[in-house]
Amino acid sequence: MALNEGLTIGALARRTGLAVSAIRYYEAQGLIKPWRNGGGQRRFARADLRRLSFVMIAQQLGYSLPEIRALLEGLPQGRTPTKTDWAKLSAGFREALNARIDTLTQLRDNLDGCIGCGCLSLEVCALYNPKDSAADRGQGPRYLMGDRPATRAG
Amino acid sequence: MALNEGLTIGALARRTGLAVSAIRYYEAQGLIKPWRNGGGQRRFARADLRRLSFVMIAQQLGYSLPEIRALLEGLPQGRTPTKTDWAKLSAGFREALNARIDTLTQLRDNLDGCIGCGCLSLEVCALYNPKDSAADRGQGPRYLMGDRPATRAG
DNA sequence: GTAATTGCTAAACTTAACTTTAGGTCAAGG
DNA sequence: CCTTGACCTAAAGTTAAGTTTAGCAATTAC
Repeated sequence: MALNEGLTIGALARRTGLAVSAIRYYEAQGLIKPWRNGGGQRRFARADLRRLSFVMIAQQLGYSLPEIRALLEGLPQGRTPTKTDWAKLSAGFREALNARIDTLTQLRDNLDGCIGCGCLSLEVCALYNPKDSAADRGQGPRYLMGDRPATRAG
Repeated sequence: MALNEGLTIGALARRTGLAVSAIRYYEAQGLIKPWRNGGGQRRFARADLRRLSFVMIAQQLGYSLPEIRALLEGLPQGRTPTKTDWAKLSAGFREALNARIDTLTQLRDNLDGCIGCGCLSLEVCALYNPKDSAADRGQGPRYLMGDRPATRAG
């Protein structure tokens, strides 16, 4: 086993915990760009471990694969990403993380508050809608939940 | 418009921000149980606003509709849920929220740490895998991410 | 050198969560 | 009364994110 020829898809799968088919799919979606060896098999850079880790985490945060692809395009194609490259990526990413954490924390606190206050409502409670433009238009739990659309497929 | 005959599906849709078709779908999945008026149209209890709010929030947390259905089955069918009913539901729910918040917070802190320490790795960094059973089996970012499986559809 | 493992492609299949369509029915306002 | 907008059902379509299958090639282990 030569030391400098990159990882096989199986090795990458074992290291990341992803299925081989998922890795091929990610390549098809443009998230990673392996090269091929003499026999036509994929070979992956060690940096791809990092890329895939990033993909998995970003997915947990609710990013779609095209979105993640766009994020990753901030990284250099040819050379191995430097510390600065990843730091840049992670910075914006930390923002998203923080936002998500804030939303969930607020949600939890509001949940506590409303159970405490006895109004029970996840919907029309004054604690949830302090500015109360109520009765105006559908305000549902959206107030609590950030602004992802309710409808998804389409 | 009679005052005591429940909400129409359109009214419910406006109040929750959901699509009418989504509400029908939720009924088909057993998440809500409207009754029918003389002409065969659905009529919804005001408590269903709360149920649907709950559904939407739980979805944001990553629960599937069958899971949510199971959660909602903790609520009484016939009578309007009391404060205690909802409190019971919300309690377990708050646990999930807290767990999620903890995971994300840890992730953020680790992200900060590794950018700071210069190892850059979202994968094999000592900060991430303090117990380091490394090279053992695929440990990827899973260590960071709680334990949701990497593969989804089946 | 040969068997077992791993990898390859293309295409079809899967699942969740809905939406859209088609062809009607019901209800509310003027 | 009659029209217009809300509702109805059933069935088919959609999207994302993969997985599975089939048939074949390259690698690795013995």
